[in-house]
Amino acid sequence: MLRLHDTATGEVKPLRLRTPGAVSLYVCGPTVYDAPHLGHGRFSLVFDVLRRYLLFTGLEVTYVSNITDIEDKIIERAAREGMETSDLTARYEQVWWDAMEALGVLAPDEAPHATAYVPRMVELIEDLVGRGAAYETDDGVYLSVRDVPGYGLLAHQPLDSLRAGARVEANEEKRSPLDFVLWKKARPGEPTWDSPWGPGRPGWHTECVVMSLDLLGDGFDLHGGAIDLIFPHHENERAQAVAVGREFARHWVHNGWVTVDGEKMSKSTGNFTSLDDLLGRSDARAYRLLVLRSHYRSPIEVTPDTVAQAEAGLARLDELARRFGLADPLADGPVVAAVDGAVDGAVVAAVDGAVDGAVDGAVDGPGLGATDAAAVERFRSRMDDDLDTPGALATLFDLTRQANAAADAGDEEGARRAASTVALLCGALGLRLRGPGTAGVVLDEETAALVRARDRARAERSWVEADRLRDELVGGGWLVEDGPDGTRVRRP
RNA sequence: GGCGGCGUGGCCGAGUGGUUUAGGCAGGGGCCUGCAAAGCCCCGUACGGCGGUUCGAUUCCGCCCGCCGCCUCCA
Repeated sequence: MLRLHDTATGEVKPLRLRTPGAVSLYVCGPTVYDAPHLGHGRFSLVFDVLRRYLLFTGLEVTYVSNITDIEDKIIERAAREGMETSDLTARYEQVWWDAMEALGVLAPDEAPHATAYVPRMVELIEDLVGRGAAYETDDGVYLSVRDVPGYGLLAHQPLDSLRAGARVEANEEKRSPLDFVLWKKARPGEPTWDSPWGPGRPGWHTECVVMSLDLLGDGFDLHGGAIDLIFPHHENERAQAVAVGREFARHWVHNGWVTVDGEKMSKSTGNFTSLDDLLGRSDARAYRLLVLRSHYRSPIEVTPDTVAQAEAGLARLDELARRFGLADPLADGPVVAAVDGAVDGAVVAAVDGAVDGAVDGAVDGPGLGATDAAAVERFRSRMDDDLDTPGALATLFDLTRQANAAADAGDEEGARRAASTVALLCGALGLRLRGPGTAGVVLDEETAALVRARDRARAERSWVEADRLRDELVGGGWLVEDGPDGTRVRRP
């Protein structure tokens, strides 16, 4: 069973599900007013891996992630660009989904939009006001934080210290500096919705409570996001749910920062901060591997050097896929491999949930062949330990070496089994492998002619000519490899 | 000021009270190869500093130093 760090308790503890066999997961999505940066990429990848791993272990997963399409920054940006907020958000939402696709992140089961939930938010706020938990002022409606039991649970700070740091806003009507806005009364030129308090729009913290509870129900299993959302966003979401008497998330997961030169990433730092930038200059899969190389709660450094290291590791896995002709394990969707306790001590390896009969520790999975059950268990025990992806990768690379070594020693069956296991586990992590089927290397006539000429030269032992032809190919951006079957070229 | 995290071999990055090692990248040596590439084998004896607990600490405790974050919109 998966054990995960819970921000509420600060402990790594077993995931206790509301409904056995099914996981409900809500992850705070983007505010669509600009292109996504590396931090968006990281949290998306972290939760994609979590989701895929839950699926891999045989659980049913409902994944909800919202799109915030009404918010101060959206209004500001739209005004600056002289466009409607809805046009701006439509544009950047598309940019977002394009980026997610490039990263290989599975689309959420539900992606609710804040603007579609305003009436439900108004209902919640009315309920809060009715209970005396919220109050109206000249400019909006606020939640009275001091009346909420356990406020500060996620921040792990006593109310007083939070209060000490709270920004004193111009609004003197707030009963406490920590009270946060649920409804903002309209100011000129802003998009508005009707409410009992007049035209206005919802505050940011309200949408996620309403949407998560609506789509996943009371006491859903996991609520996630990046570490900076802990306070005040998640704290305030929880406060509303508590104040209205509903059971909120059972477990809180937060991922760490992306840093650049050891410091929290910021736009002014320049280099590599935009996700597009990174995806433009390196393989998207390398970023997944880079994210996987660190524990999800640690900060990660994204620099040309760490990216290059991830690319090198990826090349090693791709080379394995090429050597063994491994099919892309994700060609048909998420990989499901095992069912807890299905068969004592056995792991059923199969793609797409086809979990028919287990055999002594290994079984044929469609497209994969026999896999190494013990290795899968090692992988799972690493992952079950608070998603220790670096440890999980270690088993993956161990298997890679084993597969190559076995093949070098002529042990075809052992090699295949290890290689297939690598494919299975890469699938579990959402890492596509680029084997021959997906290499997409179609040689143009000129290149093909050079390769043929080189084969001829080598057959005639004309080494000078062969080397010259290789130089020519390399000059054309090809990586040249001579094997028993002749010269092979590929893109580096 | 309050709260929290981190400091592991050239780089990245897990882990553990002591017996055999994480893993990756880079580097060195070797095998293979016409030469390369890819792959395989071998190699580094690392855990911020000072004390303490212990038969024994990188791993537990204390202090110190350094770095980072949160307490304000933020992925």
